Amino acid sequence: MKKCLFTKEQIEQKLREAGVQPTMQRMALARYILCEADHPTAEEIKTWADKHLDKISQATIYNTLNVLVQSGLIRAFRFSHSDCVIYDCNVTDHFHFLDEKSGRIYDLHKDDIGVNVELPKKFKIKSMDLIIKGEVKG
Amino acid sequence: MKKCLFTKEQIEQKLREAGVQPTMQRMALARYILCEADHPTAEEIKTWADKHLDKISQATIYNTLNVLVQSGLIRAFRFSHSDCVIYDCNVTDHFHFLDEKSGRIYDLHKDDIGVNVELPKKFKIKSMDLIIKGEVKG
DNA sequence: ATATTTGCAAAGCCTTTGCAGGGGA
DNA sequence: TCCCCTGCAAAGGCTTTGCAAATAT
Repeated sequence: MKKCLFTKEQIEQKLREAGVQPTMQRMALARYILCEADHPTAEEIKTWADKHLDKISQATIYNTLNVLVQSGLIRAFRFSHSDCVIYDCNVTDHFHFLDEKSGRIYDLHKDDIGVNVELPKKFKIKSMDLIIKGEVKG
Repeated sequence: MKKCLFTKEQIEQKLREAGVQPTMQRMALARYILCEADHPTAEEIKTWADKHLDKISQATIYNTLNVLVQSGLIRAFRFSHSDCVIYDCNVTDHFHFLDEKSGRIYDLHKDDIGVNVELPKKFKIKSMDLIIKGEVKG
């Protein structure tokens, strides 16, 4: 499922709106994550960048990812099963399904899942991370 | 809330039953995690061990924790907010509440939470990790 | 006697940081 | 001009590993 939702100009504008100076590296990585990648790790992003960009350092990858996360354009999280951070272009409230065979991560829309939490009143809920693990047939 | 559920003899038997040779270090750490600690990190376990045990190396801590996890006596997981692994003496199905102020983790019993997942049939669910983040008043 | 386990130190992985050079506003 | 960004290399945090000495069965 290719996403390819945004033109370069739209990416540039998104960066500006987020208060991030739209440098070449940032636009390229943002576009990759928002339009092409599927829950990539920093390593996958570096691999892609080495293939498609002129030259970019590991440090810039990490710096850029942190900038994008802090600006709210993407999200970062890590799963128990993995040592590294995974970046997600979906910044809406949603959950994840991990196919333990392939390692692939699927987004789950909140509407597909009913979570009813009943806790003593002193627990004030701000957010939830739900990761469902299993297998995808077919 | 002190737990202190098991005598040394019981810990030893648990290790044996799990197929783990009950050495001094393993018994001590297992007892600490099962009876005293509250979702400790490896670092906290090391700190405790340095205070209460004769001498134990970092490597033995990690090796022992891995042995205990693999034998099923404890569980390991990591939260998105933290860089390190957290060990849990509760090996039953349950969820977690993270108090973002204090960093403390509370166990949530499955009965307190209703999770209804409706997914296409090709998704075979094996397990779920649910982490609720928020704040605990009082 | 033989197989495990421990301790030490060194290495590993992923990520961050310091600093000098370069590019955009 | 001036500030921010990039790249390099080195360091950082957490965890694992190799190997010899110690321990358990």
